[in-house]
Amino acid sequence: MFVKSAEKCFRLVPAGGINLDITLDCGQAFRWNKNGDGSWTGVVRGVRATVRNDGGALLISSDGECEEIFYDYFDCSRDYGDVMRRLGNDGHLSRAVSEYGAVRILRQEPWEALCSFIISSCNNIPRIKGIIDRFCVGFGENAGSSYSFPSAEKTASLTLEDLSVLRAGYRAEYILDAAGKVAGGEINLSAMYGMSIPDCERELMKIKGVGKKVADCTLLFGLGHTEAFPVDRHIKRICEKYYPDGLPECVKGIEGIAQQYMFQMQRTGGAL
DNA sequence: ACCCAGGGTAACT
DNA sequence: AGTTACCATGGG
Repeated sequence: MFVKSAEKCFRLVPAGGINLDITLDCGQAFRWNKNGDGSWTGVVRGVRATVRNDGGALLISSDGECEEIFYDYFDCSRDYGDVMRRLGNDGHLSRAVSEYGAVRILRQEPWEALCSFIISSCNNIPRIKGIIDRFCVGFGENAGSSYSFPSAEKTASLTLEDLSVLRAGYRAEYILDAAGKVAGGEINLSAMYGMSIPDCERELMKIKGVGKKVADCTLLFGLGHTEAFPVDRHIKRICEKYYPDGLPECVKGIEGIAQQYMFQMQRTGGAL
């Protein structure tokens, strides 16, 4: 098979800019790797792409005509100037915003986000990436130079023994349970675009290994529900310390974006 | 060798 | 309702 689709290059301008390094390496997506020249290579909806900063814009080279895919993926229509202005009304968040700029929430595919954050439980980011990489190489579809994220249908056809190559530990059975319920129609991820957060959470938590935190990550990173607010051990600590009486009014509707700034601060040892 | 990791579950008080 | 052991694995 020597047919290789033509490499296409195009430019996108995300409203309000983008901090590419942090956006692709802040623990929301796990299939991006940085190249020696500062660009990033990853796979989005089965399409491999290399992305670099070009001022406030993105320069993307990918296989085939798929500008729409990346325009959507980087949530280019959302004005992060607005977002950052709003978050800036809070003293702690304003420091994070001025330090990091536009940390965008990516619009990943719902199934990929669900599966990735099932794997994330009690795990560290480098190992999460390793498990996901073995999952894609082992069971994704080969499109020349890259592998797609395995579909729920494909995953549902696998066994625990098949998944042993992932070395995912106790999470393997959770992956199979999620795949069965999604592929079988018991859980309809697409329907969740138009559902409330509590209703979505209730549905997702029917899956073994999915609690509130993993459900909220799925909603935020996979379905674009920016009002979802995943609370992991770090965010919990930050909330207890800085927001004992609840989140500030200025984050209403974009709690998930605020959460990402908090997480990044905590991760890099910065003080809010 | 040791500690910890973007949790969840079940079995306890 | 709140605590605790346990889950499997390996990165740092």
